[in-house]
Amino acid sequence: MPKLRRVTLTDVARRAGVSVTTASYILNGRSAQMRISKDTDIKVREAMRELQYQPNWSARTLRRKSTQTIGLVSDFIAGGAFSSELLTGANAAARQRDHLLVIGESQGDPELEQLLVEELLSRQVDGIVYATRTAREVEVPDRLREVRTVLLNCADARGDLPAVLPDDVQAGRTAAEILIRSGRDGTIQVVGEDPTPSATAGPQRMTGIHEAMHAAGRVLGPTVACEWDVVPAREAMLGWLATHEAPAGLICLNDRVALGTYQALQQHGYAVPHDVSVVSFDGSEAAAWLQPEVTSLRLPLLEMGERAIDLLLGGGRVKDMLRLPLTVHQGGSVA
Amino acid sequence: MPKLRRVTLTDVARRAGVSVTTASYILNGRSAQMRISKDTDIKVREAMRELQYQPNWSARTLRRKSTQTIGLVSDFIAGGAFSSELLTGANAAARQRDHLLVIGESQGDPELEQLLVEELLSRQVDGIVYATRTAREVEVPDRLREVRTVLLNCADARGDLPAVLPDDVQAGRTAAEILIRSGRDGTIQVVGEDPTPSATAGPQRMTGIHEAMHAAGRVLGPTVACEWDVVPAREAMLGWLATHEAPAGLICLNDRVALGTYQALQQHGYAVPHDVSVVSFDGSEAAAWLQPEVTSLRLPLLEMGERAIDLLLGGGRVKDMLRLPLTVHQGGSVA
DNA sequence: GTACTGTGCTGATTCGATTCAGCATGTGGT
DNA sequence: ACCACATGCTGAATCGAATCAGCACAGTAC
Repeated sequence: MPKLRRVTLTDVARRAGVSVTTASYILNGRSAQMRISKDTDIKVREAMRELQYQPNWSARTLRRKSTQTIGLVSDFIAGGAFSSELLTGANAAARQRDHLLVIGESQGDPELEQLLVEELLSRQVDGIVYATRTAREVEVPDRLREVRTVLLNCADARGDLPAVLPDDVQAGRTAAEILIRSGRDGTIQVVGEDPTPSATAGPQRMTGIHEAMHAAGRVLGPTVACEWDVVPAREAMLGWLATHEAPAGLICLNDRVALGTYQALQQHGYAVPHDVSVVSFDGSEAAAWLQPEVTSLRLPLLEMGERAIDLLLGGGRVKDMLRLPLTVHQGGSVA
Repeated sequence: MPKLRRVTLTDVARRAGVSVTTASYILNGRSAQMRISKDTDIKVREAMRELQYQPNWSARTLRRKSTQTIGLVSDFIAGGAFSSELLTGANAAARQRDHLLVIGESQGDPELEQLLVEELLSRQVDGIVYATRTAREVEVPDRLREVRTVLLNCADARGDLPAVLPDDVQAGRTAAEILIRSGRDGTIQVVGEDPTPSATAGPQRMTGIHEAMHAAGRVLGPTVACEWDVVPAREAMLGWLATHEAPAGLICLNDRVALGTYQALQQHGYAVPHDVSVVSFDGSEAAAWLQPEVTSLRLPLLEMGERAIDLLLGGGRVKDMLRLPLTVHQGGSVA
């Protein structure tokens, strides 16, 4: 296989019998503006096709200063299918605007994060999306304040950078309302409140829950605290049930907590939804695995990814903060 | 905010009182080879630091012809946390070799896939990793045969391209052996065989299972067929148990199938592992959610991602086909 | 015939780093 | 005093496209 020299614009120009300048104008669709005749335009385009010309991307960006590339830095890109859905959304939106995504994963290491940001910037990405696996407040590397940046699934501690987040307060309200409206009168309790939350999802969902309860003139039962995962939730719930009756309604602060809760309820012989109604958050795959499927408030992850890119490229103004609603994913877990 | 001109190598050189050439040599760590004095070296490095110099990446690659960038095309990057772990591995390995990953997700659309490949190539990526969510044989876009390409989690139908895959045959063998060695004598059955597999994982795991059974002089019981997901597995298994006793050992072809199987067993009052021993494949998060945790053969996804990059950059030869072993993730599901 | 306007194109420079070929200077040998 | 050789550095060309300033020519206006 003879390693041919790449075809350059000069080759195209020579072949079409015009100057490189002319070829360049045509390449960039400025023929009208530059008063290039129809004939020449066609000739050059043909030459490009014949030679299979591909513009050299480095040369182009060296002059243009725009790389048609967006950097995405995240703490974890693999995280229970979560952040990868953010990625999918962002990627699709980027493509629609003729951009590609370059990704960096910091594994939660601030030093690596700093390094990745520098590296992305040195590649002159057109902007950076700074994403986190779990919704929280973040202190971003200073450099990000000097360039186009949008936060995804997190908020700037200083409140300066535009951000896209799920509307967890609203979701909390909705979750509680679902149970309230189900008509049962018994106690409603929450499973999963974290005593020392670094994430914002928990507290915000709690706020919403309290609001809805208050509005309905009802009082929330005691909360069962645990880490947001299956095993901790199961154990916490088993602990609770060892000394208490199950309440009429349970709000699990995410789907993994719901999974553990289901297991505990089952061990104690309670049936969902007959004995206990359950609602949950996230709307992950796991929600559909339960029997009966748990009614869960689905995070609009795909859409969040998309909107972040839109903000970034569409000129989101500083301090824009987009809160996207969670949607109800109906299961059979509410009586 | 005064928009300052970017710091270039010329600025650094001027500040250090040397030529751009010298600065460039130092930047590229060739001081020794180029006989640059210790003093000068230090002076220039200091200037770089003081000015916060960042090499312009486009300019650099324009000359060097290497973009230090790898393209990754995948059908689905978000897929049950799976492929995103491949991504994490690939990303980490790329970083270690001073490369970044540009990603493209085709959503399974061959036309989009073609387009993405072209786009990545026009950006002169140093190579392309072609990944799939589920292990299978693929027909790749022709252009990939002309450039450095490594397949990840899939195999070239023509057998020409280097590939990294899980060793599912070996895993099948191991899974069966675990049950055989557990000492129980009853029947062993498989759950999840797909009648029309597009993926290779199923058939290969079956091959391994048959091999091990045969070697042990035992015969596999009838297979319960179903799609590889929780609900289909649950229903298939419920169907089976409606008319049969549960076997002594069950091999679930993946963790989601195991989840559904557990549910069915439980409904029929069988206890794991007391009545039935269960082994499974994938070693996903879901395996750890079961009670008791299911013993599962873990896909080395992270490592696969890493090895793909290593092959790509380290000069994997055509026809290299790396089969990485699955490791046993011990649960409590085997008596 | 001169002035003016519009049309269609091009030469030369630029972006920022890499790299080849070479130029001073010093040092040692004879 | 002359050559050989090492040391330490630099000027200028180069990568491929984008772009500014301007040139030649044709047509119209007076």
